[in-house]
Amino acid sequence: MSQTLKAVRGTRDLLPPETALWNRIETTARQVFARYNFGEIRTPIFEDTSLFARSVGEETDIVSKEMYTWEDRARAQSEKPQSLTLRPENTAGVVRAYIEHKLGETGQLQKLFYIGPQFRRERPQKGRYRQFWQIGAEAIGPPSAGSESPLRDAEILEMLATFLDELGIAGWTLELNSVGSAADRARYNEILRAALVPLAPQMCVDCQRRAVTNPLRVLDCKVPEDQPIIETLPKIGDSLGQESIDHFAAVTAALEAAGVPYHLNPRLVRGLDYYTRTTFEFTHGGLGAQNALLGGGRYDGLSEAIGGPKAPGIGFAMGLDRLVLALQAAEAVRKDAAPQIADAYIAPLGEALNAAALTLARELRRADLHIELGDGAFRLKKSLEIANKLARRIVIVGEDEVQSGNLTVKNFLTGVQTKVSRAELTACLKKPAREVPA
RNA sequence: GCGGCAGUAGUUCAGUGGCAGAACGCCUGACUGUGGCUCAGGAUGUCGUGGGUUCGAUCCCCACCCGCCGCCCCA
Repeated sequence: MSQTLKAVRGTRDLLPPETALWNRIETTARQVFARYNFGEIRTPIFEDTSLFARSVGEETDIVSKEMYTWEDRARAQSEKPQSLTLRPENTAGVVRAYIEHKLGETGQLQKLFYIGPQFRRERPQKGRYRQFWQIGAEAIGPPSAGSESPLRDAEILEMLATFLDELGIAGWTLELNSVGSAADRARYNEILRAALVPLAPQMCVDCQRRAVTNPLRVLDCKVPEDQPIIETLPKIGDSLGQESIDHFAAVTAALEAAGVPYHLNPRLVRGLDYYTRTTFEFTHGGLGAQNALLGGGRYDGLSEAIGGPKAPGIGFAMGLDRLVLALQAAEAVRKDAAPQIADAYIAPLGEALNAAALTLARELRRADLHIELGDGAFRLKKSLEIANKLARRIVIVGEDEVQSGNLTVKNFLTGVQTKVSRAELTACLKKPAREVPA
């Protein structure tokens, strides 16, 4: 095994039949998003490193230790070397494209979705890979286009609830919070830091460190002994300015009116620096430690942070790998797990009839039938054994059939065998195998 | 990045310091143009990789690789 090449750590091959499930999820996303009038965007898989440093945040774990970054060397006098990075998420790329193509000049709210691989150098685990797939969407635009409206937040959350329901993922929970404006957050950070000064020495070593470096992270601590202390800490909700409070109240009111259940989680703080005001996660049991199916939030200052115009927005990213796991855990997908069954298996009897069999297969496939083509070198017995596994019917192409123009068709479900003229063959194969004798 | 558990046939897994195993799947035949059920037979493989201990290692020891669980973080 040492000499054979393997997929590198944290990456994997997706094979049938599982890929059918991936396709179903992507198709459902495209259908649901289309109803909300989102259009697809595809951005490059690598970007200038500084894009992520300035958006996601220099001090976040993602940027400080998880990115695949390399120095792209100059290949000509006219080129300059440049630090490039495989994208660890897609929001930064979308906003960069929004700025670069001056989409704000349209005056319209831009509603964009993407599907693609992302890269983070984390320790692999179930539901956590170094190349992983995200489906995400962003609603971004100038304030005059309504990009700051709480209705946009509620609409996106409602869309996500609809998507998960239509996909058949039962038992999701929407965790919702507001982290306030950038100013609210800075104020809260100082309040928290001050409150932690007398408390931190009683907490776990990680919290003692966080209390100094990043007080917000203390709220994420999972050590049981620390929980009572965390309960006593000031809540971010108490540090929000009136504008943020009103905005969040409008989001929750719209969700309640629409009947989208949510769970307020004042301790939900997300690990990307660009989030402001509304933040959320949809979680699912049965995913182990990686229980977040998707996450997102508002990023009202992101465009300006990377040199663009004022362009508030809100978006999310779903972990496609985790949606697959959640669906499999729900066992809602036995159908997709079954191998594909063709409408018919064509069995030429003898290699001399291979060409005739291909001709017939071409005709039937152009009539939109799913056809498995056998091989004249197989004995009929072997053809039947294979056909029984792969197809609903077998069409035998032997000397007799070619001369008479009547093909032998056998229905594996009923076991009935008949002769069918070439003219009637397509119609015959399109009939459900269960309902007719042959 | 830290702590822990595992790696044996295509798959799921037994097993032992002395010839490498089961089930399912696969192949051949009984049956020259008739499958499923049955019966008879067959092949599964560098026992993750490299080193060490030993007369002898798939087994014991070390390192590495990879996966999984927890932490961290996140989707």
